[in-house]
Amino acid sequence: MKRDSDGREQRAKIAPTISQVAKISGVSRATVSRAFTRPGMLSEETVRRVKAVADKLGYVPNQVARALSTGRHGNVALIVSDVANPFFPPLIRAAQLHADRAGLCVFLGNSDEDPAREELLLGRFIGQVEGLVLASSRLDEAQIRIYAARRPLVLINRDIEGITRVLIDTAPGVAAAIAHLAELGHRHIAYVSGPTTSWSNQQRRNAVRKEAAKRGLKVIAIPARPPSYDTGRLAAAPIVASGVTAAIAFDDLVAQGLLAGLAALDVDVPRSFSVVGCDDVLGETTYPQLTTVSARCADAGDVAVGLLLSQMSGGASGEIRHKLNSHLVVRASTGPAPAKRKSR
Amino acid sequence: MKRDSDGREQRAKIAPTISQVAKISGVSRATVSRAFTRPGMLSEETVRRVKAVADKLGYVPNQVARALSTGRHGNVALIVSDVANPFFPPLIRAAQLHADRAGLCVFLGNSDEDPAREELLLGRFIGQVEGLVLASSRLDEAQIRIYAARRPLVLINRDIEGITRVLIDTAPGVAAAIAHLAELGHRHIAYVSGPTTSWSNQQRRNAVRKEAAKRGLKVIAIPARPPSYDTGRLAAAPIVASGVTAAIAFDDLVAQGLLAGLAALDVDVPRSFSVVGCDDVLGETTYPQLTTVSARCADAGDVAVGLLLSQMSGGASGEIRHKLNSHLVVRASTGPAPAKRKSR
DNA sequence: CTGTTAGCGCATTCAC
DNA sequence: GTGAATGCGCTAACAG
Repeated sequence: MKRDSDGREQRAKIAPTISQVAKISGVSRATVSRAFTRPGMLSEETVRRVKAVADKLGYVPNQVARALSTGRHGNVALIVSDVANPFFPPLIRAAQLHADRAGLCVFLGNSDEDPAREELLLGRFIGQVEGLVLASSRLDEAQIRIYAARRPLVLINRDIEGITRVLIDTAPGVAAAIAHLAELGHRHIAYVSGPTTSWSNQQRRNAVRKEAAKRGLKVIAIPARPPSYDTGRLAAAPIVASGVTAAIAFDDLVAQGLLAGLAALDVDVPRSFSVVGCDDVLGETTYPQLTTVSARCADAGDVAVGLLLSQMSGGASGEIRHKLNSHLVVRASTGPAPAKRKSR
Repeated sequence: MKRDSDGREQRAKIAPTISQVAKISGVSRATVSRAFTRPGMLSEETVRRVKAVADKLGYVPNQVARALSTGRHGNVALIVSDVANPFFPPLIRAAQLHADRAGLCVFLGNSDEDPAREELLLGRFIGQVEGLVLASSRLDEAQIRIYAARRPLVLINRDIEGITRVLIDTAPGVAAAIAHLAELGHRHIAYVSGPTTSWSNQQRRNAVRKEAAKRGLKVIAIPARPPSYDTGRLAAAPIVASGVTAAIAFDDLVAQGLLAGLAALDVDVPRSFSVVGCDDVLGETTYPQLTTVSARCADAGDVAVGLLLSQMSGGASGEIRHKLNSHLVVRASTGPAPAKRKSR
């Protein structure tokens, strides 16, 4: 086919091809190709000459053509449920870094917690990546399996049998948080819950229930959906109305909102109410500084890409379920239960 | 060339090609191609039959091959200086959204404020995108021009003549902030400065100087580099030591750190010291809530992609310098100058 | 070391 | 409406 107005190069001057370089430098196209891909195979002299011509012409190998020929292009995709949630940026950063070191480019997708959008993105990516990682996917298990059958795929915080996944196991940290609250004398606490379809939420909720039961604490659930500063803030009223003396939130953002909501209600933290977050992504930037469950989200991104790489290179065919540990970080938002009820 | 172990499809079963679909459905490859790209050109019957076969085989057009043939693939790149800086996530999100609506996939690059890394990323992206946007680029002007010559490119918060750019003009907001502080009786203030090579920093710094001069305020500069919560926190000591009564920070993150540093020094904000941030990306999540210059960072991402699109489609060849406005948002971190010096 | 020969998978002129 | 032929730009066998 002949295309006059070449779409390949948006600029006025169209990109020179390997053939032109070959002709001018008086060698074959194969030689030009080699000069760029395996210079070691050629005499230094030829390499130098070819590269000189290439430079002069402004030639640079067409990566699309190369990809078609080799079947490899080194692109992967990362889809997250909400770029703006502070949980993700560190994860994205770590994933990028690892991918970079491996020479890969990464497509980023933001599903905004919407399964339909997530699938749209997936559809667009799947055909042009060598692998992908889905962080906090909200997609059907069936859908995920379909894509996983086409390309190496690793999940973060989603537990689907047969698919490689890295799970941030917040159960230990959450259990420690409950223990911490119990020791401080709290007997009634609230769990401020996140997205129903979130694996993390289910896991945290269960961990709260289990440990609370073990220690004889009563726990109620108050939703904050979608998880955000605002929904956390709004949860403050029903929480104080419920009479609990402490709350553990789905994530740090919700906890931070809760802190603000409590302040607005003139509830003093930690003197008359204790708050625990989850993820440890806000660091010490809240006021008061947040006691939280550290979740190592950056590691998750790093590990996920590592797993993806090994899967892409054919290795590690067996099912992998990588768990990341968590622990409690005690800061200033938790304190002894206020002396009213049966708080000791 | 013959490749046995096909790299194109990492899974066991290699992807079916247009030829197989053609053979099985008893039509030519051209027809199969048309069934996917311009079904209107074919009889409904044929389209149906071809698609049925394709489905059964799990055929899906190879996007790389298609890209090589058409010269278009719909990929763009976005490079930011620090994903983890709260300024960027909203910008990224907005850029993504706009790109999505246009059917484009976006590569994300994170330079971590390092020009070398930025160039590495650029080199990897440039050959496989139709356009790119550089947010807060730290690259040489010369380098940027080279890449801009190869592909449509738009800059965010970087002012290079001849290259399309969107600039968040914080000068008005900063001026308003200075006016605000002046009205509150402050006479000596500090500017907590960011990256030397940052256009935003230069712009803010100049705006501070100019407006301060106009109102007869004295201003000193204290660095916080790289701009972060921690460097902001560390700036607290030199700032109080300097005797100023208010500070305006390069960005919200630095301001938040400063807030924490001041609290640690037992300096009460806003009673004995006032703090102003910039960008308004922390919203009301700081304590005390931050008075800041709202910078509409999400709009920047949206507009940048819009400009890129029009540039990619050949239009808008003229130089565009899009300015985004800013304004002061007064919250709780600013108050009357403490009554000691000549604060009235 | 280097040239020749064949495709990679698809989209697109033409004819029919 | 549909098929046959051609080429996108590059890489990889195979000779020499």
